[in-house]
Amino acid sequence: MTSAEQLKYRPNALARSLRVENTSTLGLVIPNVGNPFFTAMARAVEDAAREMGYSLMIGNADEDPGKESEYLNVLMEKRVDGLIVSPARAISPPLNEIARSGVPLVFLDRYVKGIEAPVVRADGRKAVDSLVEHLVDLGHERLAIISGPPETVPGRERLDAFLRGAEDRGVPVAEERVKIGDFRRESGLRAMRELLELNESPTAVFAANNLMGLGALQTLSRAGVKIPGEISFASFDDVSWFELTTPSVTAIAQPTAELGAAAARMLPVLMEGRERPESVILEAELVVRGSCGRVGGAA
Amino acid sequence: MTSAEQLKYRPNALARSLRVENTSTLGLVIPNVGNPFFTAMARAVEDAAREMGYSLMIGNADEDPGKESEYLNVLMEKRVDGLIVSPARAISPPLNEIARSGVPLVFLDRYVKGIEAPVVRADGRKAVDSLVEHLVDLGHERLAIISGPPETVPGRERLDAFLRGAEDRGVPVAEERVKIGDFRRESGLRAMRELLELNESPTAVFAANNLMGLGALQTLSRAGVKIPGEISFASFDDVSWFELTTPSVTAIAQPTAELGAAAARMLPVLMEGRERPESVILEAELVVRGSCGRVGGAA
DNA sequence: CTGAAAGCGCTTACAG
DNA sequence: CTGAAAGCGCTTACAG
Repeated sequence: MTSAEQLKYRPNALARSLRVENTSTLGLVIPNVGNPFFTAMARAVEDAAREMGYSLMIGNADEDPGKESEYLNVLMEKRVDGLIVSPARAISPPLNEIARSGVPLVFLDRYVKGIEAPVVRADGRKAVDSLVEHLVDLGHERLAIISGPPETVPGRERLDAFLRGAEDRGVPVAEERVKIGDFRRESGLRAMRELLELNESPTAVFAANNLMGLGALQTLSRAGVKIPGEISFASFDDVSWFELTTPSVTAIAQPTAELGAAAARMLPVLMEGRERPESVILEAELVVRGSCGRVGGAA
Repeated sequence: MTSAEQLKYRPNALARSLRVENTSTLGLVIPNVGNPFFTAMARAVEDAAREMGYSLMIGNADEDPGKESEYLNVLMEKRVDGLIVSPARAISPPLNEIARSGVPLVFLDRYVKGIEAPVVRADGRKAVDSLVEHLVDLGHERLAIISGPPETVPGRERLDAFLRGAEDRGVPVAEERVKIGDFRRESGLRAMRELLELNESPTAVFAANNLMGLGALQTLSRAGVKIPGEISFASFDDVSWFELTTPSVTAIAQPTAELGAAAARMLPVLMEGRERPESVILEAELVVRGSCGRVGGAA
């Protein structure tokens, strides 16, 4: 038995990192740990990181740019070798500094303009358009959307695709039926309540992410509204329990694990610094289940 | 503008920590990030840590003792100031070393015997007993359980409470209706399938955690089994969508956020080393919804 | 091939 | 009060 084993010696990673000038640690900042989409993605990032010999430090911004900045600062001070971030909102001072400091950076799901870094995300436009088509085929004319913040790329993209798809098919979405949420459950719950109180309430509602979808479903459930008899409903993001509700929920699925893994694997190539990796844009996909029905149809 | 601002100077936390011999970082090792119970708890830990001026490094063991050990080693080498762990299974070599190294350690939810460290968890026995009573009141005699691993404390506790409650009320659980899962979805799915194939299939099934509950519900849904008409169902752990299914799911709720916060706040007092903090045991609570019905009753 | 020294970037105790 | 020096625990380049 060596003395190291005897004394339960553990090398001090702090000292080592200080000397070799790398930490074998990657940083990941996500907007919301309460969102299964991001935790699933974090898991995939973590798995890929482990495979490549890196540990992962995760920061949860809670959709709050202030918290996000704090985490970015901490991760930089802890000298992570690379950073994956899904920015809550717009550009922030630390993000700016990171970009110009040359620390390897990749955006995941969300990104901000004006910073040159590869992006890994799913393009939801086609899938949203397919959803609108599906709804129009079922005879819906009074469409509504519970949108995410338009200042985020996915928020803006899903909103635009929905509005445009409806417009193109001759059933433009009235302004009062466009509700802007913040990607969190509460906002979906409230938005759905407002939609139900409209004089001309919608016959079909699309929630632009899973959490707002959950909130919207809670409102519908509490109000005793029949799906799809009285209102058809669909949500962006697929979650395992969408197939368990009655009826099961029509949703748009993102290739979550692939996104996380792709982002993680991009970091080492960024570190080597020889080639600029290309952005990776995958497709989201409409999964038709039972929550959208013919307009005015029976439950 | 100082030169530090100009050059976007960032203090090197590695160097600082090496010198001051603390990292202002706490470590948390959870058995499964795919489990909303643990992510909710992680969130609470993180919030409390932030409030006290600590960052948090999270490790996900994936119910795998090997991964858990890896993470414990990494966290120790990175010299976290304290450690919260929810061990996947039994005692492991790194856990042992940590305990005798004097690094502040608290167990959260799960714990292992033979290591002296305070425990923060919810006691599920009363709630499970209330559930059995509820089921017996509804006339059920063929009860089944999808249990977690009996070598974990919560797994063993819930199993024992269920078996004992049934026995005490004169409706002992037949051995073939005791299925042992691993707290993951797949195992719940499989266990429920096996239960349905029994000659004398159960009239009421209890899943010992949320993920196995989800899996069990998926099997029931795919098999077209009516709840509670054909089978009554309840699950340990409450999750937000249990109230959205039709019928909504009777479940046992844990005070998740309180548990996480209590564990985090215990660490600084452990560090000061003056007092040994007491373990914190909170109560889980039965939330009766619609998924358990009178035996043989209509859907 | 082996072993002593230098240095990573901080903080703190100490000399001036 | 200010400023130079020592030292945290490693790794690596270098002298012997």
